[in-house]
Amino acid sequence: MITIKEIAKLANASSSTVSRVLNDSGYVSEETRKRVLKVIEETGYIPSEQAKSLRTKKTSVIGVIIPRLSTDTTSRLVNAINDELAKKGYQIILTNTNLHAEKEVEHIKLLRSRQVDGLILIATNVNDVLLKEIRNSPTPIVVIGQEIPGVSVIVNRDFEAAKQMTQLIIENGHNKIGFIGVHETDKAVGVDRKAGYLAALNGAGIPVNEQWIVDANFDYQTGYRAMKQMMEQSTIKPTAVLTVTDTIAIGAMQYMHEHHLAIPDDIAITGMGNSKVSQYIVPSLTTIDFLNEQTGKEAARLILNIIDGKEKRPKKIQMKYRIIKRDSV
Amino acid sequence: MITIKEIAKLANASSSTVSRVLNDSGYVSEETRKRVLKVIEETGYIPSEQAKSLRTKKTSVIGVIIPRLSTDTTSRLVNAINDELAKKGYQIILTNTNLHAEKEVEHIKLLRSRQVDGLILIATNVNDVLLKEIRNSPTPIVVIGQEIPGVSVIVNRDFEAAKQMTQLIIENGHNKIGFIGVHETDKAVGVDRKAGYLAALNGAGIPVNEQWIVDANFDYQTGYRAMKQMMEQSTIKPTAVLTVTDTIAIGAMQYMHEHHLAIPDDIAITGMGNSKVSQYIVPSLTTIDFLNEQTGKEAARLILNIIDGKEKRPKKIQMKYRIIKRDSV
DNA sequence: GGGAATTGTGGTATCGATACCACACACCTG
DNA sequence: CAGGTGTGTGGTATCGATACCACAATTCCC
Repeated sequence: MITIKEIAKLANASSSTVSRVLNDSGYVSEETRKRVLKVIEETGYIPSEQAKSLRTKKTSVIGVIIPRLSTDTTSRLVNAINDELAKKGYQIILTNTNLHAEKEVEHIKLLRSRQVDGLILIATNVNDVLLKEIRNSPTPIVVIGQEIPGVSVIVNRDFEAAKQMTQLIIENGHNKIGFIGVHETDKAVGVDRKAGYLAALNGAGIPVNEQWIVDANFDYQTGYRAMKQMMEQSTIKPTAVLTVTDTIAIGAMQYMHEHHLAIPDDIAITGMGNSKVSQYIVPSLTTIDFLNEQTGKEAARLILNIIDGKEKRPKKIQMKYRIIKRDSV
Repeated sequence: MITIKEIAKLANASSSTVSRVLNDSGYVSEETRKRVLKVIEETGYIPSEQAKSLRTKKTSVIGVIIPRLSTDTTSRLVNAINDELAKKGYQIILTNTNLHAEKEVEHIKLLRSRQVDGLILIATNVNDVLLKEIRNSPTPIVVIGQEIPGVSVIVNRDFEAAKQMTQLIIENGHNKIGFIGVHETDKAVGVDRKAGYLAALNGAGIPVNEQWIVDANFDYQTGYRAMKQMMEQSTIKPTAVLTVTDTIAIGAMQYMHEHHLAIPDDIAITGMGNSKVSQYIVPSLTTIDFLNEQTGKEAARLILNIIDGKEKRPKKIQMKYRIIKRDSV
């Protein structure tokens, strides 16, 4: 690999001068600049970011830790983060915990060893080890999706969104409403959305039926199974089901189709997340748009502001959401 | 940020010794080792990969260039690549061209400046500038998806897959078969799959109807529009449609639903890619599984072999595929 | 018992860039 | 014309790790 010294030699200049040309800093005569640029062009020289950042203490890389890549939500978030950061000359280095929460800390360390300028963590849970790591990290961190006191976070209004969606279902004349959630280790999705559902029932004076409350796990398959479980175990059948993700909803819908339950006439269903496909399935899915693109953008901006010292104190940003009414209710 | 020297001082040893402890190399007495590890533990010291790789000329990072993140195919590929590389202690740095083919070269340079040990490019096209860059790159490159002579590639059997799928449709009694493809700048998907379709028609003695051949662009929306265009412009209507991706197929299916065309009775449809959702829509989609996970795994292995010098000559790997028969045909 | 091999440790150069200082020269300016 | 300012260039230390050598102490083996 060719280095700055060799360029200097070929261009009959010092490495200091070449560095000045590369960074447009300090004084360089037009003549010398041209000579150096010509050599760079001819040799195809690419400066080592490695060496540069060792000296400057800045890598222009942001580490992004995600629970899994294969969902619409994550890929949209990552896309938005990437786009926004790329504008400012940053790149992302991606690591994937594959939903193993215990790996989050390990990944934070891994990324810190790469001297990333900042970290964005799409969190699925909050535990003490993680909390300690985040709090002690000298590297700026922004967390998406879970609220953590004392840490910069970007969160959804999970409780309100779930509550409002449940109210919408109630307004449509339902009072036998099932719920498919996820495990409570996920505070935002597992606890808050469920709380929103319960609050809405409560507000409308509808009693809770435990037989209609089951858990899935962020994929089609467990959505299908959860629906099956709900229908098989309940003595009275629900006429509507609130699910906490579109993926779960689509899995559940397959069960309904298989059992010739008409949607929404026999049973209504809602998702959350506004995945792209939710609009194209039949019937199209009533869901909640959490504005992932904007969330990613905000996260990118926030981390850059923290890095630049413009944001000193932990900041909490609550994203807006939109209910998207379609044909499944 | 704490450095190896400070650890050395605190542990009453030299940085050489600390380095030996960190890398399990050379001789270190059990006593000293413990002392050093204790200090590392207490201080939360994380060695700088930066500095390390400057010296060792190895970053253990692979650059991955993708056209877009939001499709099932890419995210599965990236996931598989990531999993396989993580096993060997590698990380990936991801860049996204957002389907701007002209940015691919720029991204290659960007990643090379980060001294990545290797590159994996999920290619959507092949042009001269790109070709030149790849051929001249001192950094090992593996290309996925497009065949490039003289370069290590992992490709699908696009022609055969499309041909076989078309034959399957013909066997189901159709002879008015439409085709939704993509632009021919994408050799694999745009040219080869179309060629497979045409070859199958030809083999069965079915004449080609240009009105039934339209282009989309890898998303639901253009799939919908392509279907609409096909139906509106054709004098005789097709009874089956072959599409080149699941996403396009699902977009097209929405058009059919809206116009009360029963699938597969009024019109049959097939996708390609075996996206997760293809199994859960109604009717479930007949598609082709290109074994993305395995492709990603192969790509990861191949790049590592090239890096390790085990693979000297450009290698071409053709992936297998499986036709997945479901209810849409 | 003496030379070789093994074990343990530290010192120093180095990777490839930038930061900072020193210095030379030209040109103003009062 | 002395001194300040702006311009252009090079030398050297440095970032934080590893590689490699030197050397001392201990153990081994014929």
